[in-house]
Amino acid sequence: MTDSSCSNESLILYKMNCLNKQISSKFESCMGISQSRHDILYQLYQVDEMSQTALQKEVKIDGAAITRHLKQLEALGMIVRRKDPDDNRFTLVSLSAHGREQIIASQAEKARFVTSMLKDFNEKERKELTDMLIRIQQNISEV
Amino acid sequence: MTDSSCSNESLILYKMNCLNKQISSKFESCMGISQSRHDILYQLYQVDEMSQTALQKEVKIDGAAITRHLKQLEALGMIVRRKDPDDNRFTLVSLSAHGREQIIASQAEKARFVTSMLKDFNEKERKELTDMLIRIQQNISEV
DNA sequence: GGTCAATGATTGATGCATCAATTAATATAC
DNA sequence: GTATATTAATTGATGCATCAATCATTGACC
Repeated sequence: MTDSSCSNESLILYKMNCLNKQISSKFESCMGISQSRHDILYQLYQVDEMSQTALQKEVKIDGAAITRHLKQLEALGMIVRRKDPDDNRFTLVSLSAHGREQIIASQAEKARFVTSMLKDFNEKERKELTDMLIRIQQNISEV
Repeated sequence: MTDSSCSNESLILYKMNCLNKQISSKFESCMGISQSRHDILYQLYQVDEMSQTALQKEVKIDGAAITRHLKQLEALGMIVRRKDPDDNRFTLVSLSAHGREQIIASQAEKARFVTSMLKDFNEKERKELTDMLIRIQQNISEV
């Protein structure tokens, strides 16, 4: 492997990190909530109710952070938590009516955001990018 | 824009965020230091000496974090800081001999990491990915 | 030379992710 | 039935990024 090739790979690593910080920042400016919080709410939007553990697995955020986010969202009246009657260890989470309205209302803004982010990417390129991201994820999971 | 197209764009957003978390975590496991800290040290490795402000601009990390990282690195004997004799506002930073040895020694491990991360990506694909990342960055900067 | 504006570095406050430890509940083994 | 192992959620500690505020220094202007 030549130096230029190594540098290009390192550059990819650097750019991904850097880009992600920019995306996060811009996302929060546009949406008014962080990416993680949006991911949590969006996941809840897609189901009627789910356990905290399942949620944590879906959005890939550590349980401690999940607990803290949910606590705040509950205080804001965005979600409702209750014990699972079949197993008291589980806490079931769902969007409140208010929370559901909010997440629905935010979808247009989000669509605008991602459309801007991928401006000038045709369908083929979007497919390729997705494919690459999946492959990298696979590679990383094997490190 | 159809729903499936919107979903795919959102999926790209989600995957990038998620992937970045995984990369960061694995990077730190493999290298023993965080990506940000490595970026700082690597940038210093490429120059003889530079100001904190220049460093902050190069690695795109906020000044407060730069100060804190450098303070710790100085305490570890990895870097040296001194006032710029031409302008007392500036602090000049350089790698210590020890720090330089360390960063040089870490390059092999880093090369292995990025090679694994991009396993099975040929030259063309790596070029495409870089290109896409640059384009997204451009798009994001215009949001 | 004096005043005000701009700049660099630092400190404080806050948000938030991770890992470790802990408690309570359930599952498993005997 | 009892003891132990496992699991879910929470709390504590830590790392670290950002923004705001502050202080010291320099630049611009009169």
